[in-house]
Amino acid sequence: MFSKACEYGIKAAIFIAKNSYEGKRVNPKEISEEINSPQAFTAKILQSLVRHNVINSVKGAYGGFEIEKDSIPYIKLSQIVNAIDGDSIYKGCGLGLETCNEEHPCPVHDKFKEIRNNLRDMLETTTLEELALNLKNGNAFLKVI
Amino acid sequence: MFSKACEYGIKAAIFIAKNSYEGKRVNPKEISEEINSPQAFTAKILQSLVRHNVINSVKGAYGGFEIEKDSIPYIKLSQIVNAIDGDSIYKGCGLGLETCNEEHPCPVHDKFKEIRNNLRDMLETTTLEELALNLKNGNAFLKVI
DNA sequence: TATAAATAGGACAATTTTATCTTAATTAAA
DNA sequence: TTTAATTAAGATAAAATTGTCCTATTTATA
Ligand code: FES
Ligand code: FES
Repeated sequence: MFSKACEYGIKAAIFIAKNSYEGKRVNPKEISEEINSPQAFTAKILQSLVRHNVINSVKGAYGGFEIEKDSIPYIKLSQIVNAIDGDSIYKGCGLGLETCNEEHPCPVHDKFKEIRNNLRDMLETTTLEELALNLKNGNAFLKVI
Repeated sequence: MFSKACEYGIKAAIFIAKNSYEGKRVNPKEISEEINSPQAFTAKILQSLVRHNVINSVKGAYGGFEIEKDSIPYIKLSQIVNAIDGDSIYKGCGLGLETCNEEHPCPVHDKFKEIRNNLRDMLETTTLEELALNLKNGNAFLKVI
Protein backbone atom coordinates (compact mmCIF):
# COMPACT_ATOMS: atom_id res chain seq x y z
CA MET A 1 0.00 0.00 0.00
CA PHE A 2 2.60 2.52 1.16
CA SER A 3 6.30 2.48 0.33
CA LYS A 4 8.79 1.45 3.00
CA ALA A 5 9.92 5.08 3.10
CA CYS A 6 6.35 6.16 3.81
CA GLU A 7 5.86 3.54 6.51
CA TYR A 8 9.03 4.72 8.22
CA GLY A 9 7.97 8.35 7.78
CA ILE A 10 4.60 7.79 9.42
CA LYS A 11 6.05 5.86 12.32
CA ALA A 12 8.79 8.45 12.81
CA ALA A 13 6.28 11.31 12.82
CA ILE A 14 4.16 9.53 15.43
CA PHE A 15 7.19 8.95 17.64
CA ILE A 16 8.36 12.54 17.26
CA ALA A 17 4.88 13.81 18.10
CA LYS A 18 4.72 11.69 21.23
CA ASN A 19 8.09 13.06 22.37
CA SER A 20 7.19 16.62 21.48
CA TYR A 21 4.22 16.36 23.82
CA GLU A 22 6.80 15.56 26.48
CA GLY A 23 9.00 18.45 25.42
CA LYS A 24 11.72 16.18 24.10
CA ARG A 25 13.60 16.41 20.82
CA VAL A 26 14.71 13.12 19.29
CA ASN A 27 17.46 12.17 16.86
CA PRO A 28 17.62 9.64 14.00
CA LYS A 29 19.32 7.05 16.18
CA GLU A 30 16.58 7.02 18.82
CA ILE A 31 13.90 7.18 16.17
CA SER A 32 15.21 4.29 14.10
CA GLU A 33 15.66 2.16 17.21
CA GLU A 34 12.15 2.95 18.34
CA ILE A 35 10.49 2.25 14.99
CA ASN A 36 12.86 -0.54 13.91
CA SER A 37 14.14 1.08 10.72
CA PRO A 38 17.54 1.66 9.10
CA GLN A 39 19.03 4.77 10.63
CA ALA A 40 20.58 6.56 7.66
CA PHE A 41 17.59 5.86 5.45
CA THR A 42 15.30 7.14 8.16
CA ALA A 43 17.38 10.30 8.42
CA LYS A 44 16.77 10.94 4.70
CA ILE A 45 13.05 10.56 5.18
CA LEU A 46 13.14 12.94 8.13
CA GLN A 47 14.88 15.51 5.92
CA SER A 48 12.06 15.16 3.46
CA LEU A 49 9.42 15.63 6.15
CA VAL A 50 11.25 18.77 7.29
CA ARG A 51 11.26 20.15 3.74
CA HIS A 52 7.53 19.45 3.54
CA ASN A 53 6.95 21.26 6.85
CA VAL A 54 5.56 18.23 8.61
CA ILE A 55 8.25 18.23 11.31
CA ASN A 56 10.90 20.73 12.46
CA SER A 57 14.58 20.10 12.80
CA VAL A 58 16.95 21.92 15.11
CA LYS A 59 20.59 21.67 14.14
CA GLY A 60 23.60 21.63 16.39
CA ALA A 61 24.09 20.53 19.95
CA TYR A 62 20.88 19.84 21.86
CA GLY A 63 19.09 19.77 18.54
CA GLY A 64 16.92 17.07 17.06
CA PHE A 65 13.51 16.64 15.50
CA GLU A 66 10.32 17.96 17.00
CA ILE A 67 6.83 19.10 16.14
CA GLU A 68 5.27 22.19 17.59
CA LYS A 69 2.79 20.89 20.16
CA ASP A 70 -0.04 23.12 19.05
CA SER A 71 0.20 21.96 15.45
CA ILE A 72 0.06 18.21 16.16
CA PRO A 73 -3.76 18.05 16.13
CA TYR A 74 -3.81 19.73 12.72
CA ILE A 75 -1.30 17.47 10.99
CA LYS A 76 -3.15 14.93 8.88
CA LEU A 77 -1.85 11.50 7.91
CA SER A 78 -2.48 12.57 4.31
CA GLN A 79 0.21 15.25 4.58
CA ILE A 80 2.82 12.67 5.50
CA VAL A 81 1.79 10.22 2.81
CA ASN A 82 1.66 12.98 0.25
CA ALA A 83 5.09 14.28 1.24
CA ILE A 84 6.73 10.89 0.75
CA ASP A 85 4.68 8.89 -1.76
CA GLY A 86 3.05 11.75 -3.63
CA ASP A 87 -0.59 11.81 -4.64
CA SER A 88 -0.84 8.75 -6.88
CA ILE A 89 -2.65 6.87 -4.15
CA TYR A 90 -5.35 9.56 -4.17
CA LYS A 91 -5.55 10.20 -7.86
CA GLY A 92 -3.93 7.34 -9.76
CA CYS A 93 -5.71 4.70 -11.82
CA GLY A 94 -5.90 1.31 -10.14
CA LEU A 95 -4.72 -0.36 -13.31
CA GLY A 96 -1.96 2.14 -14.05
CA LEU A 97 -3.56 4.12 -16.88
CA GLU A 98 -1.71 7.43 -17.24
CA THR A 99 -4.62 9.26 -15.66
CA CYS A 100 -7.79 8.14 -13.94
CA ASN A 101 -10.48 9.65 -16.13
CA GLU A 102 -14.24 9.39 -15.72
CA GLU A 103 -14.63 9.84 -19.46
CA HIS A 104 -12.18 7.09 -20.30
CA PRO A 105 -12.30 4.72 -17.35
CA CYS A 106 -10.47 1.44 -16.91
CA PRO A 107 -12.60 -1.64 -16.21
CA VAL A 108 -12.16 -1.38 -12.43
CA HIS A 109 -12.65 2.38 -12.25
CA ASP A 110 -16.03 2.46 -10.45
CA LYS A 111 -15.01 -0.16 -7.93
CA PHE A 112 -11.55 1.23 -7.37
CA LYS A 113 -12.65 4.81 -7.05
CA GLU A 114 -14.75 3.94 -4.04
CA ILE A 115 -11.85 2.24 -2.24
CA ARG A 116 -9.52 5.08 -3.13
CA ASN A 117 -12.00 7.65 -1.81
CA ASN A 118 -12.40 5.71 1.43
CA LEU A 119 -8.65 5.66 1.80
CA ARG A 120 -8.37 9.36 1.04
CA ASP A 121 -11.06 10.23 3.56
CA MET A 122 -9.32 8.14 6.18
CA LEU A 123 -5.96 9.76 5.55
CA GLU A 124 -7.44 13.24 5.48
CA THR A 125 -9.39 12.86 8.72
CA THR A 126 -6.79 11.00 10.76
CA THR A 127 -4.59 13.34 12.77
CA LEU A 128 -1.12 12.84 14.12
CA GLU A 129 -2.56 13.68 17.51
CA GLU A 130 -4.82 10.65 17.73
CA LEU A 131 -2.07 8.35 16.45
CA ALA A 132 0.43 9.69 18.97
CA LEU A 133 -2.12 9.28 21.76
CA ASN A 134 -2.67 5.63 20.77
CA LEU A 135 1.05 5.18 21.28
CA LYS A 136 1.28 7.18 24.49
CA ASN A 137 -1.67 5.32 26.04
CA GLY A 138 -0.04 1.98 25.36
CA ASN A 139 -2.87 1.03 22.99
CA ALA A 140 -0.60 0.80 19.97
CA PHE A 141 3.01 0.02 19.13
CA LEU A 142 5.61 1.09 16.59
CA LYS A 143 7.57 -2.15 16.55
CA VAL A 144 7.06 -5.73 17.53
CA ILE A 145 9.75 -6.48 20.08
CA MET B 1 -1.51 0.00 -4.72
CA PHE B 2 -0.80 -2.94 -7.01
CA SER B 3 2.57 -3.77 -8.57
CA LYS B 4 3.08 -3.13 -12.29
CA ALA B 5 3.09 -6.90 -12.78
CA CYS B 6 -0.30 -7.11 -11.11
CA GLU B 7 -1.74 -4.24 -13.16
CA TYR B 8 -0.60 -5.96 -16.34
CA GLY B 9 -1.93 -9.29 -15.10
CA ILE B 10 -5.39 -7.89 -14.38
CA LYS B 11 -5.61 -6.11 -17.74
CA ALA B 12 -4.36 -9.19 -19.57
CA ALA B 13 -6.91 -11.42 -17.85
CA ILE B 14 -9.72 -9.03 -18.77
CA PHE B 15 -8.60 -8.97 -22.40
CA ILE B 16 -8.26 -12.75 -22.54
CA ALA B 17 -11.71 -13.16 -21.01
CA LYS B 18 -13.26 -10.83 -23.57
CA ASN B 19 -11.67 -12.81 -26.39
CA SER B 20 -12.58 -16.13 -24.88
CA TYR B 21 -16.24 -15.06 -24.98
CA GLU B 22 -15.70 -14.65 -28.71
CA GLY B 23 -13.99 -18.04 -28.97
CA LYS B 24 -10.61 -16.52 -29.73
CA ARG B 25 -7.23 -17.39 -28.25
CA VAL B 26 -4.74 -14.55 -27.93
CA ASN B 27 -0.95 -14.40 -27.73
CA PRO B 28 1.44 -12.18 -25.74
CA LYS B 29 1.99 -9.88 -28.73
CA GLU B 30 -1.69 -9.06 -29.15
CA ILE B 31 -2.18 -8.82 -25.42
CA SER B 32 0.71 -6.46 -24.79
CA GLU B 33 -0.36 -4.25 -27.67
CA GLU B 34 -3.91 -4.15 -26.39
CA ILE B 35 -3.00 -3.37 -22.79
CA ASN B 36 0.06 -1.26 -23.55
CA SER B 37 2.61 -3.35 -21.69
CA PRO B 38 6.08 -4.77 -22.39
CA GLN B 39 5.61 -8.01 -24.30
CA ALA B 40 8.21 -10.32 -22.72
CA PHE B 41 7.41 -9.14 -19.22
CA THR B 42 3.73 -9.67 -19.89
CA ALA B 43 4.48 -13.19 -21.12
CA LYS B 44 6.13 -13.96 -17.77
CA ILE B 45 3.07 -12.75 -15.92
CA LEU B 46 0.84 -14.87 -18.14
CA GLN B 47 2.93 -17.92 -17.24
CA SER B 48 2.34 -17.12 -13.61
CA LEU B 49 -1.41 -16.80 -14.12
CA VAL B 50 -1.38 -20.18 -15.89
CA ARG B 51 0.46 -21.79 -12.98
CA HIS B 52 -2.13 -20.31 -10.63
CA ASN B 53 -4.97 -21.70 -12.76
CA VAL B 54 -6.43 -18.31 -13.56
CA ILE B 55 -6.00 -18.70 -17.32
CA ASN B 56 -5.20 -21.62 -19.64
CA SER B 57 -2.44 -21.82 -22.18
CA VAL B 58 -2.43 -23.96 -25.31
CA LYS B 59 1.01 -24.58 -26.73
CA GLY B 60 1.95 -25.08 -30.34
CA ALA B 61 0.41 -23.89 -33.56
CA TYR B 62 -3.03 -22.33 -33.18
CA GLY B 63 -2.37 -22.09 -29.47
CA GLY B 64 -2.57 -19.07 -27.20
CA PHE B 65 -4.13 -18.00 -23.94
CA GLU B 66 -7.77 -18.49 -23.10
CA ILE B 67 -10.20 -18.88 -20.23
CA GLU B 68 -12.96 -21.43 -20.22
CA LYS B 69 -16.12 -19.42 -20.86
CA ASP B 70 -18.09 -21.06 -18.10
CA SER B 71 -15.49 -20.25 -15.49
CA ILE B 72 -15.21 -16.54 -16.23
CA PRO B 73 -18.09 -15.53 -13.93
CA TYR B 74 -16.44 -17.40 -11.06
CA ILE B 75 -12.98 -15.89 -11.36
CA LYS B 76 -12.55 -13.17 -8.77
CA LEU B 77 -10.25 -10.19 -9.04
CA SER B 78 -8.81 -11.35 -5.73
CA GLN B 79 -7.47 -14.53 -7.36
CA ILE B 80 -5.45 -12.53 -9.84
CA VAL B 81 -4.10 -10.11 -7.26
CA ASN B 82 -3.25 -12.97 -4.95
CA ALA B 83 -1.50 -14.91 -7.70
CA ILE B 84 0.80 -12.02 -8.55
CA ASP B 85 1.15 -9.79 -5.47
CA GLY B 86 0.41 -12.35 -2.77
CA ASP B 87 -1.80 -11.70 0.22
CA SER B 88 0.03 -8.84 1.93
CA ILE B 89 -2.62 -6.41 0.71
CA TYR B 90 -5.28 -8.45 2.54
CA LYS B 91 -3.37 -9.29 5.66
CA GLY B 92 -0.35 -7.00 6.01
CA CYS B 93 0.06 -4.19 8.51
CA GLY B 94 -0.37 -0.71 7.03
CA LEU B 95 2.84 0.41 8.73
CA GLY B 96 4.83 -2.68 7.83
CA LEU B 97 4.89 -4.47 11.19
CA GLU B 98 5.81 -8.12 10.63
CA THR B 99 2.23 -9.15 11.24
CA CYS B 100 -1.00 -7.25 11.72
CA ASN B 101 -2.08 -8.30 15.16
CA GLU B 102 -5.17 -7.18 17.09
CA GLU B 103 -3.32 -7.82 20.32
CA HIS B 104 -0.32 -5.74 19.31
CA PRO B 105 -1.68 -3.17 16.86
CA CYS B 106 0.18 -0.36 15.18
CA PRO B 107 -1.20 3.16 15.68
CA VAL B 108 -3.21 3.10 12.43
CA HIS B 109 -4.52 -0.43 12.85
CA ASP B 110 -8.20 0.36 13.45
CA LYS B 111 -8.36 2.88 10.64
CA PHE B 112 -6.34 0.81 8.23
CA LYS B 113 -8.17 -2.42 8.88
CA GLU B 114 -11.38 -0.90 7.67
CA ILE B 115 -9.87 0.25 4.39
CA ARG B 116 -8.14 -3.07 3.91
CA ASN B 117 -11.40 -4.93 4.51
CA ASN B 118 -13.23 -2.73 2.03
CA LEU B 119 -10.54 -3.47 -0.50
CA ARG B 120 -10.66 -7.18 0.19
CA ASP B 121 -14.45 -7.25 -0.14
CA MET B 122 -14.22 -5.41 -3.43
CA LEU B 123 -11.61 -7.76 -4.82
CA GLU B 124 -13.46 -10.85 -3.64
CA THR B 125 -16.81 -9.81 -5.05
CA THR B 126 -15.64 -8.41 -8.36
CA THR B 127 -15.66 -11.02 -11.12
CA LEU B 128 -13.71 -11.19 -14.31
CA GLU B 129 -17.06 -11.44 -16.08
CA GLU B 130 -18.25 -7.98 -15.13
CA LEU B 131 -14.86 -6.43 -15.92
CA ALA B 132 -14.75 -8.11 -19.33
CA LEU B 133 -18.30 -6.93 -20.03
CA ASN B 134 -17.34 -3.34 -19.19
CA LEU B 135 -14.69 -3.69 -21.86
CA LYS B 136 -16.88 -5.43 -24.41
CA ASN B 137 -19.67 -2.86 -24.02
CA GLY B 138 -17.26 -0.03 -24.68
CA ASN B 139 -17.82 1.34 -21.19
CA ALA B 140 -14.20 0.82 -20.18
CA PHE B 141 -10.75 0.75 -21.73
CA LEU B 142 -7.45 -1.04 -21.18
CA LYS B 143 -5.22 1.67 -22.58
CA VAL B 144 -5.43 5.35 -23.32
CA ILE B 145 -4.76 5.66 -27.04
C1' DT C 1 7.57 -36.93 -40.36
C1' DA C 2 9.03 -32.32 -41.08
C1' DT C 3 7.82 -27.66 -40.35
C1' DA C 4 6.05 -23.65 -38.53
C1' DA C 5 3.75 -21.52 -34.76
C1' DA C 6 3.16 -21.11 -30.30
C1' DT C 7 4.16 -21.17 -24.93
C1' DA C 8 7.91 -22.15 -21.20
C1' DG C 9 11.90 -21.02 -19.04
C1' DG C 10 16.46 -19.37 -17.95
C1' DA C 11 19.94 -15.84 -18.14
C1' DC C 12 20.71 -11.27 -18.21
C1' DA C 13 20.02 -5.99 -18.15
C1' DA C 14 17.90 -1.66 -16.71
C1' DT C 15 15.51 0.91 -13.43
C1' DT C 16 13.68 2.00 -9.04
C1' DT C 17 13.65 1.54 -4.27
C1' DT C 18 15.97 0.79 -0.17
C1' DA C 19 20.01 1.33 2.49
C1' DT C 20 24.87 2.94 3.77
C1' DC C 21 28.84 5.88 4.25
C1' DT C 22 31.37 10.06 4.44
C1' DT C 23 31.75 14.90 4.73
C1' DA C 24 29.79 19.61 5.23
C1' DA C 25 27.19 22.93 7.76
C1' DT C 26 25.15 24.52 11.93
C1' DT C 27 24.78 25.65 16.81
C1' DA C 28 24.73 25.44 22.01
C1' DA C 29 27.70 25.52 25.61
C1' DA C 30 32.18 25.30 27.88
C1' DT D 1 36.37 31.06 20.31
C1' DT D 2 36.82 26.29 20.39
C1' DT D 3 34.58 21.98 20.83
C1' DA D 4 31.25 18.60 20.64
C1' DA D 5 26.82 17.43 19.08
C1' DT D 6 23.74 17.56 15.75
C1' DT D 7 21.16 17.85 11.03
C1' DA D 8 21.99 18.28 5.74
C1' DA D 9 23.57 16.51 1.69
C1' DG D 10 25.98 13.94 -1.78
C1' DA D 11 28.05 9.71 -3.42
C1' DT D 12 27.71 5.04 -3.49
C1' DA D 13 25.97 0.28 -2.80
C1' DA D 14 22.58 -3.43 -2.34
C1' DA D 15 18.24 -5.36 -3.25
C1' DA D 16 13.92 -5.62 -5.52
C1' DT D 17 11.19 -4.82 -9.42
C1' DT D 18 10.65 -4.26 -14.14
C1' DG D 19 12.01 -5.43 -18.62
C1' DT D 20 14.68 -8.06 -22.60
C1' DC D 21 16.67 -11.77 -25.14
C1' DC D 22 17.65 -16.30 -26.48
C1' DT D 23 16.74 -21.16 -26.58
C1' DA D 24 13.91 -25.27 -25.43
C1' DT D 25 9.65 -27.57 -25.68
C1' DT D 26 5.21 -28.53 -27.46
C1' DT D 27 1.77 -29.29 -31.05
C1' DA D 28 -1.32 -28.76 -35.24
C1' DT D 29 -1.02 -29.24 -39.90
C1' DA D 30 0.95 -29.93 -44.50
S1 FES E 1 -9.43 4.93 -14.82
FE1 FES E 1 -8.66 3.30 -13.65
S2 FES E 1 -9.29 3.83 -11.69
FE2 FES E 1 -10.12 5.45 -12.84
S1 FES F 1 -1.05 -3.84 13.12
FE1 FES F 1 -0.79 -2.33 11.63
S2 FES F 1 -2.60 -2.56 10.46
FE2 FES F 1 -2.88 -4.04 12.00
